[in-house]
Amino acid sequence: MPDNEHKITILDIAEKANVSPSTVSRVLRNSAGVAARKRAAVLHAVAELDYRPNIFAQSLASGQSMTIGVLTQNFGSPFYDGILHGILLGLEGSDYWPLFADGRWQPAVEMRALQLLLDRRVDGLIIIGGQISEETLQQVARKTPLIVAARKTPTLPENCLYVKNYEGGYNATRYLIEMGHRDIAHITASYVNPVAVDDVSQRRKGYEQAILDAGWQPDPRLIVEGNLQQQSGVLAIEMLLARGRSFSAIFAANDQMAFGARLALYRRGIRVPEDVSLIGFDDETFAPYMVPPLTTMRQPDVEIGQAAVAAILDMLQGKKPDLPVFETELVVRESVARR
Amino acid sequence: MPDNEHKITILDIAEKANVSPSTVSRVLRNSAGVAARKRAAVLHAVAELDYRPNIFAQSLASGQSMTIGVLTQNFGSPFYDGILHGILLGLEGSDYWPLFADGRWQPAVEMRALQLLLDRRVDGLIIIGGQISEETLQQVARKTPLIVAARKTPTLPENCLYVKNYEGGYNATRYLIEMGHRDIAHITASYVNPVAVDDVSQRRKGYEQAILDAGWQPDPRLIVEGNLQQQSGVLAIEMLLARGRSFSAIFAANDQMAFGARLALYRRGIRVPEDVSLIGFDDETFAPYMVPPLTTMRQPDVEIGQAAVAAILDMLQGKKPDLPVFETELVVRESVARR
DNA sequence: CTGTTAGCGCATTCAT
DNA sequence: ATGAATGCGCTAACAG
Repeated sequence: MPDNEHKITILDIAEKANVSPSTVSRVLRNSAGVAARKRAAVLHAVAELDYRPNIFAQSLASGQSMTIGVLTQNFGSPFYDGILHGILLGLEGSDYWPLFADGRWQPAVEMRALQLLLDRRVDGLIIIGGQISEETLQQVARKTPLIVAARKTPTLPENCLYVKNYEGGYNATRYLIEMGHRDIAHITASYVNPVAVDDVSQRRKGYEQAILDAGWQPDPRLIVEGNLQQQSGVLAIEMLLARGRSFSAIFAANDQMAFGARLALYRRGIRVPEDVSLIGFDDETFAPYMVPPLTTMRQPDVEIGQAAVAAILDMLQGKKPDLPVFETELVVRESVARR
Repeated sequence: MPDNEHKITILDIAEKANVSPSTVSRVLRNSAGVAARKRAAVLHAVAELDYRPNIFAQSLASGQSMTIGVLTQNFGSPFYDGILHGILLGLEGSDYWPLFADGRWQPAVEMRALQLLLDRRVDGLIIIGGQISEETLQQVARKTPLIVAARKTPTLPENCLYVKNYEGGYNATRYLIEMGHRDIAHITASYVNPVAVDDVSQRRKGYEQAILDAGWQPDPRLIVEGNLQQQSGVLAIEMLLARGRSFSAIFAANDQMAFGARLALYRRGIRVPEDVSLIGFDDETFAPYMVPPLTTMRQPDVEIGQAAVAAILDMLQGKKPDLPVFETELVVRESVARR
């Protein structure tokens, strides 16, 4: 295509189409009725000259940036990346462009990223997880359409998209029970960041309720604490075995720990799923690659991203967004056997 | 239109600091000497009023967007995400902001993404992989500082950052040889996208050369074709076994196929690494999670991203960038045993 | 060193 | 329905 040095502006095409610049602007933004003839002439000139609007001029004049800020916590983490992917999909064909920033789970970094996003005058903001105070979030929400995903924000029920972790924990446990298991161990966690800890404790509560609903009592000897890291899954198994309380299944609060558990069992010569069934949470990328492939609870990451975008776009149009609540989905693989 | 934010402009702070707007601009961009007193007054006013420059006005007036376009092919793929991560790291503290776009390995999507990035007036462009013609790339490079990463572009040697795949294949094979293996099978691929196919054929050449250098002849019966997908690794093993040519080690051109191979071996009751050693390529996220953990060749993704940014920033300053060539690194895990 | 004067390219009043 | 005029907020010549 023509890459002439001369930058062609709205004036060039106005001249070529024999109309005024404002008319050109009108047809380009579809902002007012324009005679069909002139409209055609303008569009023709636009195509002819390969005109590219200058978005800075547009933004400066209109006050809109046509961008959506996305504050994530962890580039490279499957769950968060899945949400990003959903956001990309949702934005497709919408004229808006995403601006990504990474808070890295560090409050200071996160605040700076937020500020930068705001400085870039994003028209809407999607914040995934993170630890920004609800007070700050409220301030932001007053000025800018905001969606907080993968985090429960009690004071911002209108801006919040989250996953039912309690039900996830319940269903995971319930599945094991239905497979004939009764002595079900649980690896949970508490010494992690506040957001994740809430999710994890919800999963644990679901676990306990499922046991209760089966007519049994949760046995504290079957519950061990990790820290969501793989290594803590290994230790959790050591602890469990040391306690001497037998079990035929394990529900780990996340896949990382489930993998650690699997390693520990392997070293002990305990077979999965013949001797012990194993279920994780998150459906991390590696879950299907484990031996045996891991049964786990999938969080609908992509769907969350898409819903977040849809909500933002609604808000930008003054409509009230609908905010689905997401459920986890059982992904059955070979790590669980009927007892 | 929730734009009732601070409407504080450079004029407000000029007034408050008793200087002219241009002086304010000067201290803000450090573009010319300003008397210490006035400078202090300006900075004070800026802090006092919590002034936020309007990026659009800046860009419109200066012609710079302070953004770097990043065209990737596959959000969610570990190698590409690693590069993105490196780009983020490299950009940190640089005043530039990344604009991401996803080409999804589809030429049409990719071209559109490129165009959008260009429309956004990015000051520099990093293209990761992809299939945009070198001719187009040359055109782009004439207008905008450009780095093409993870792809060899013969006609653009000054803009290209790539990984030594040949050496990677050589070293992987060499390692197996040093571990005492002699009958080494190779799973390669040819029916995939052109960029990847080049990488993969380089790996194969490295493999063959290593065999030659050991004083043996490459045996065509030991080479099978897959398509980089996991399933093709399974089939590859079936084919190999059907051929009846014995082997004690396998070098797969990527981890996906290595995993497929591992599954097939498992089903056949062939142990890894006791009966057959296995080595992959890429160090995908799941590699350490395999049983046994997979020995593989790591591509320095993060480093590539950082180098790309460094190069772009150099170019933006008129300096000639230095373009390191990247080597793969052997990651030793338990899937290879001495014979 | 510093203030004054023009734009940057477009959207959006106003008039007509 | 359409053209002329007026900024949007900032940078960069151009004088002093």
